Amino acid sequence: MKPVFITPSAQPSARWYQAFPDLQIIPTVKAYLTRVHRPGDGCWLDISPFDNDQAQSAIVALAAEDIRVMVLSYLPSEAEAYGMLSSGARGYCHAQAPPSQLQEVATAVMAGGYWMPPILLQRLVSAAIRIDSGPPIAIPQGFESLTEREHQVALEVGRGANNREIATTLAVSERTVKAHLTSIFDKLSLRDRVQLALLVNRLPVH
Amino acid sequence: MKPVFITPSAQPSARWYQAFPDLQIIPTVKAYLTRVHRPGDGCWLDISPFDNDQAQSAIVALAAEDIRVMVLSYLPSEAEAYGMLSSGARGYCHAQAPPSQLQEVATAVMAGGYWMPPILLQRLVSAAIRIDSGPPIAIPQGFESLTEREHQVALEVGRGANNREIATTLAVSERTVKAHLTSIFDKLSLRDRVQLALLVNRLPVH
DNA sequence: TTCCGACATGTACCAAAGGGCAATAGTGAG
DNA sequence: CTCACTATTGCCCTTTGGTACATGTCGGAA
Repeated sequence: MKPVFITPSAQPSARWYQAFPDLQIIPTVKAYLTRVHRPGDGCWLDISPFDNDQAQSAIVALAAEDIRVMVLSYLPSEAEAYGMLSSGARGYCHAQAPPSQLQEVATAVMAGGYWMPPILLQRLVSAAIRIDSGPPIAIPQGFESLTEREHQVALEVGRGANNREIATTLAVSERTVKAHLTSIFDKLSLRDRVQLALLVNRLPVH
Repeated sequence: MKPVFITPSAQPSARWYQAFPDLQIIPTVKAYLTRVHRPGDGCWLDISPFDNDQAQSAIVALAAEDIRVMVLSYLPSEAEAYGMLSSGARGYCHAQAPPSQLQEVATAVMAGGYWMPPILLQRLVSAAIRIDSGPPIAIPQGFESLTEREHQVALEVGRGANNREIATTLAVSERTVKAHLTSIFDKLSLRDRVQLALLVNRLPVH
């Protein structure tokens, strides 16, 4: 699949062509969305013609279609990066980044990952740590009290499996799965599998 | 280059082998570091034998050699993820993640990117940007097709509420809640409330 | 050997979830 | 005004989920 760049510029950067000789230019987001595209596709978005709000709207619209958006900025900044990423962008880099870096970004993002300048990620993480360090996170107490089998069942529930599927996966009867679940609910003081699924994924429950 | 897993376990997860049939096992970090390795190499680190500090020291030691560390945790948590990433890890995922996800992580990281569960990145960005504050629910793909009421029901399910509770919260009958749920499942192609709960929280479903 | 915990299952039973059918109502576009 | 969509709810039925009570195996600790 050809790399797609959404940019109004008739004369796109030479670096882009160096990175992706077969790239395709689309002038607007609207044109891109009316064109053939599928969930999981990736696209580059040149945000230079937009202000911050317009850019974020564009990303949201693309992300809604499950398009992986890689943002190209001519004036990258930390604040801008956070804005773009929080709107759903998966990549953020300088529009004039070296071709090899552009290729890196594309590879990482198309593999399901994210890409941002390393320094940014570092700052992001340390910021989050500062913010997070105060309030103690509700840690799933007692998870280690589960037996191996119960642990396996819990993980399956955390992925959305129903009893029949778990039984098949673990090669036991549905009755056995139920027994493990009852034991898990008891040990972790949970009400039902929905709460378990959330807990397994470290999410707050009601 | 063969994928390297640093783990003391003599019987590593079958999923790892499914993802990387030619993987290599190294029992300790020390053994890895005395072995041939080059800057830019990647390695998987099973942190189950370590406590938090030991794990971070190990990552720092590896990162100092410019090794790209991908952390495998059997009990992933937000706090742990931040700790590992801030120590220099480039990837962080569940040790029992599906093989396809492990491959994704490897591809993203070896391309110079980072990989962490989408929900984490989202929260990370939110935290940094200080938009966080409580229920930061911007909704994933497909949710725009939901009506306002369906949206409310979906959010409640995402917090682990059962039908009775949702009915009380929204001041309608349980039957109405069920009707909304049926409509939601239909629109989003979901099977049951567990899958909905996961989707609302941007987690992968089965 | 005996006792215990983890694991596995069966029969029942009750509760919750999910859905088909149908009716009533409000709202906004054409 | 009519049509489409949404919201709400009742009746009723099926499928799942979750528990209670019991039985049986197996391996390790006392």
